[in-house]
Amino acid sequence: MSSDQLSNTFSALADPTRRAILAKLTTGEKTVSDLAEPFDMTMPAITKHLKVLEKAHLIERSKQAQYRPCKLHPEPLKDIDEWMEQYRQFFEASFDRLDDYLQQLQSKSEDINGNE
Amino acid sequence: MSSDQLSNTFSALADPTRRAILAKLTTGEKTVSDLAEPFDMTMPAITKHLKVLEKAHLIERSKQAQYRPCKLHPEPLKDIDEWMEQYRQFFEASFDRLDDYLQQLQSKSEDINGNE
DNA sequence: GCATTACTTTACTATCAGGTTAAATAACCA
DNA sequence: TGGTTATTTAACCTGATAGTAAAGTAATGC
Repeated sequence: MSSDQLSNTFSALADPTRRAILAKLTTGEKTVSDLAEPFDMTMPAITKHLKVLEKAHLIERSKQAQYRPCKLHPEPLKDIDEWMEQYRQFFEASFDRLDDYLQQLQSKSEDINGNE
Repeated sequence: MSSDQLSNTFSALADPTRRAILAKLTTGEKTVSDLAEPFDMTMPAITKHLKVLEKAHLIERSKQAQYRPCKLHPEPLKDIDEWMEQYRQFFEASFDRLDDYLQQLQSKSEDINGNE
């Protein structure tokens, strides 16, 4: 179940360790040890997290000597951003405020001009 | 583990049934039966999904006679949108194209001027 | 060739997630 | 009061997740 791409992406992001890994990758390619360094966790745990991120296509891996560097592959985040679009009108404060503002203007001009 | 708010929100969204429930709530308050209707799933399963959404503060519930209507509470989506901000530069096509364009300009000027 | 470094795989454990059926609760309505 | 409708709770099953320790692989470099 929940094997669709969007579910996979959300699921991969639902873990603070994995989000921290992605954040670290915004500064460029990193080795597994680089990524593991801040966490109080064994290497196999990190390997697993990387597998989850890879399966969700949020990272790409390569080989350089004995290293297997990771780099950010942000496209799935774009899909989330697009999914979010349908909700943006419900949570965007600036939009709400603009809307309120426009409605205020509207009612003021009605007061002044006596429009219907 | 992963008890932080953002993880909770991502986790709640990592299920197509729950995303469909949220989508349906964009058109207004709905009863549990309304929400359950499109799914090939028993009521207890829906109750559980609603509990997950409620725990993630993505919905709010009330009481009206024997109904317990649900309404969208989109604020946590705003948090995701804000989290996304740090990645937007990596996936926004317009930015990428601008970046490509600047790099092209750069390499052209290198060709012409013989810069290192 | 052999130790070291950098990982991954395997096997195992514990907990959580998503579903079920059956029973419980709670408000309406005749 | 007692039946019907709406929803939840309880108990259970199954499979996935997140971690571990220990062994395996693979490239580097003396």
